[in-house]
Amino acid sequence: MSSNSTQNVLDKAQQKCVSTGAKLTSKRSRLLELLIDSDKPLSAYEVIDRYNQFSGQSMPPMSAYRILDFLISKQLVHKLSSENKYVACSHITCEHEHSVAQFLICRSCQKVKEIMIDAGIMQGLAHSVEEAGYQLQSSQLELDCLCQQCATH
Amino acid sequence: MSSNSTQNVLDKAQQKCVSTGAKLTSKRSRLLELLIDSDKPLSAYEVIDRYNQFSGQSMPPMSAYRILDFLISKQLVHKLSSENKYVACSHITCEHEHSVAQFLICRSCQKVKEIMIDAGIMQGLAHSVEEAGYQLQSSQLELDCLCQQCATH
DNA sequence: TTCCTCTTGATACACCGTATCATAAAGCAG
DNA sequence: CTGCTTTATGATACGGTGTATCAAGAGGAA
Ligand SMILES: [Zn+2]
Ligand SMILES: [Zn+2]
Ligand SMILES: [Zn+2]
Ligand SMILES: [Zn+2]
Repeated sequence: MSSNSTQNVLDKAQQKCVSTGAKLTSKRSRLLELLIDSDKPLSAYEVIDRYNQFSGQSMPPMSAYRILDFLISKQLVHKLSSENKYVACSHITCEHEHSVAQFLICRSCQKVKEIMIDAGIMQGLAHSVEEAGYQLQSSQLELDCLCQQCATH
Repeated sequence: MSSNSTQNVLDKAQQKCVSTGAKLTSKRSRLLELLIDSDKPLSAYEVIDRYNQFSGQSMPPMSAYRILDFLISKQLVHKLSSENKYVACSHITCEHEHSVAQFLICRSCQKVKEIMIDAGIMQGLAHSVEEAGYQLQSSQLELDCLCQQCATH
């Protein structure tokens, strides 16, 4: 069941897609909705399970992976490569351009927060990497954390 | 075929194990050797394949995972959770205590460098995380990079 | 209509990680 | 040495994950 605000996000996602000539089909929209409404990242198969349960249909894995890849290419969804799970972008309704984000993952409850770490710090990080003879290619960090709620329990 | 320096590292690993009452059995030592001699991280099944090819035996997956877990617990091997691969520690022959390290992973050739990023920068990172209401639990970063060689090609 | 492109379905398969039970080896008391 | 205990390893089997491949449907353009 999608809340009003979820619908707003879906509408905005629809806009972003048409503006780039892409189609947010009903299945794509439904999978995005599942991720938006989830309080934690979902694996591809968890997405499939929820979709099947909701629709009574049976989505083959291949379809889910393709749809997820599509959503990622439109920056509506991010993939957490450390966990091989998917999470809806927190900035779909924002107007600003989406730059690379960092993800704080609670190791206890799996809740994820998408943030943008201060550019100066990321620059320092890149500099440290260069001192070691490497070049930082992506600044999408996935950090092992505790959320506030889990930290106080 | 293990080089002389590989043997030195294995000897040192042996010492570290006995000093904690653990046993670096021949299989454990052999898997560690495979990782030391590899120029890139290996998946568990790659480790198994190489071991089998070398020994003519057939190590079951469970054994490999157990042995890898043992090596990790002794900080002789690190697991790259972003790729689910294993890499030998670069500091086995060092005397200093092993603290949490960061890993630079070349996205082109998969070569990995284990470094320790300046504490000030890591502190800044932790501070940014706290501003978002989370607490950084592990500072083992796995950074998507290009190595010098791949960057110039 | 026909043709083309994009999207989705269906089957099958290879890989990855683990649960479980069984066996072997090593240490140790007597 | 014998027998017991602990640790290390083997063997089987299963469920989860990701992809290759071929097929079918939907939609738009001419
Ligand atoms: Zn985002
Ligand atoms: Zn939490
Ligand atoms: Zn190390
Ligand atoms: Zn490289």
